[in-house]
Amino acid sequence: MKSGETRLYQAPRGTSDILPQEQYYWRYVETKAANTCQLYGYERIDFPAFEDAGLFTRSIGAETDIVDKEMYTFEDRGGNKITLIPEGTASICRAYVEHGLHNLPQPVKLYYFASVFRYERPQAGRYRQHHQFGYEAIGDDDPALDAEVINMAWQLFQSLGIPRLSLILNSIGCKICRPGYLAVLKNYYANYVNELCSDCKTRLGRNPLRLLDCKNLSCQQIADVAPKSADYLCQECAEHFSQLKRYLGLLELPFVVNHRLVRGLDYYTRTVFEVQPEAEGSQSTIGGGGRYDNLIEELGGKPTPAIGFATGIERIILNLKSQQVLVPPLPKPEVFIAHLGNDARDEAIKLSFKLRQAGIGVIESTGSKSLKAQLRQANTLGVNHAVIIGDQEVKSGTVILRDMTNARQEAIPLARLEERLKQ
RNA sequence: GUGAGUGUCGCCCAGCGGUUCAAGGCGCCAGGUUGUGGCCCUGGAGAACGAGGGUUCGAAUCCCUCCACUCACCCCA
Repeated sequence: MKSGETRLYQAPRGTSDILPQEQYYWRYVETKAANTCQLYGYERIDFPAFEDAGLFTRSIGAETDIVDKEMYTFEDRGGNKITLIPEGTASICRAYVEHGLHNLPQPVKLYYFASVFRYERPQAGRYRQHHQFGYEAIGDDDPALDAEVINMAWQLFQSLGIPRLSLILNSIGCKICRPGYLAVLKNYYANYVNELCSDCKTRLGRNPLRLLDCKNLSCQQIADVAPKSADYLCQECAEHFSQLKRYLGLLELPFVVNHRLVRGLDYYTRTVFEVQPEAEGSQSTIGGGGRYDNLIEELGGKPTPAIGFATGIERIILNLKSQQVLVPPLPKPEVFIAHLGNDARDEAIKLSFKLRQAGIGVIESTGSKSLKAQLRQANTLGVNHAVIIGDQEVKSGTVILRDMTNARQEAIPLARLEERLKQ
C-alpha cells in the first residue's frame, strides 16, 4: 500500500482480474466447451460487448429485473443509447436477423464466449462482469432439438468432471396456452395474498410466474401445491413436452421435472431447464436455458423457433474447486538459459532465439544475477532443463545442460543442444 | 436497493487503550560455494495498522462518517 498523493486504483466493484495462476481453470473450461460444440456441430460466433439498449428491453422483457434495474446503459457521444450486454441470446438473435442467417440450412447452431454485465450487489458466484459460455440452435421446433441442446449441456458438465449435479426440466407453454394458465395461477394465489412475502405480492401483479420460484419458505409451501403449467399446456405444447421427455429418456439423462422452474427472462416458451449443483451457498444454478420461439420474430425476423443454453464460467470454476476436480496445468517453457559474463550473455541471446525458432520454449535469464540466483529462478519456474553458459563454455563452444529433475548435468557442444533437447 | 460481517507488509494473520504498537508464517531478495536450484541456517527489503474526523495525557486498539471487501435477500450465470 503506497500512500502519498497517488491514488490506488482497484478493479471496479464486481469485476476481477484473472491472474496467471488462475488461468488453467479458464483454459480448461474453454477447451471442454469448445470441444463439446465441435462434437455437436455448433460454430462460434462473436458479437459486440454493447448493443443498442432497445434490443434488451425488447427481448428480455421490461418487467424483468435485468432490464428494470441491472443494465449498464449510457448515452454515447453520438447520443445513442447503449447497453453493455447483460446476456448473449438477444445479440445472437439480432445477428441472425441482421445477417439473414435464415438463408442457411436450419437450424443454425452457434456458440459464444462473452463477458456480460449486470449492475448487482456482488456476492459468491455473482459479479457485475462475468463470463458466459452459451449456445443456440435457431430455426427448428423439433423436440429432438431440445433434447440435443439439453444433452449437450449435460455432457459438457460430464466432461468437465463436476459431480453431483441435477438436471431440472419444465414446460411453461406458449403464447396460446400460457395466458390461460396465468389466469388459473393468479386465481389460485388470490386466496393466499396475505401469506405471501412482500416480494411475491408485487410479483403477483407484474410477473406471476415468478411466484413459483420464490425462496421464502412459506411462499414455497404455497407454490408447491400451486397449479402446474405442464397441466395447462395446449395440445401442441403438451405433445412437444412429452416427446422431449421421451427423447431425454432415450438418452438416459437423469432429468427431474419441477413445475416450479420458470426462469427469469420473458422470452422463454415451452421448454425451460437448469443444471443445478448440490445446494451450496445461494447460487443454485450453474447453467440454464430454454426455448424462445417468439424472440426472433419479436426482433423483426420471420417467425423462427429457437432454443439455447448459457452457463457462467465463474460458477463452473467455483464448482470445480469446491468439488476438487483435478484440472491439468498449462504447458510452460522447457528450458531456462542462465549465463555468466558479457560474452555468455551474447551467446544466450542468440541461443534463446534459435531454440524458440526450433519450437522449444525458452525462458532467458535477464539482468546479471549470480548463477545461484538464476538456478533458483529456474527451479521456481519449474523448467525441466537449465542451460548454463559461462566464459569457459563460450571459449570451448559448449554449453552445460542441466537436468533440473535429477541434478545431472553435462557439457555438450553448442551445435548439438537443440537435438538433445528434442529427444 | 435492503440486511449482517470484515478491513494490520504481495498473501495468511498476532496484537484489541499505553511499558518493543507494529509480532509471526508464506512469498520475495541476499549470504552460507571462488560459476550451480530444490532441504537447512542466517540476514534483508516490505505496513505510519482502509480513509477522514472525534474521545483521551495517550488509539491499530473506543466512537462517528465515508469507502472497500465478504456473505445473504432481490434476481440470475
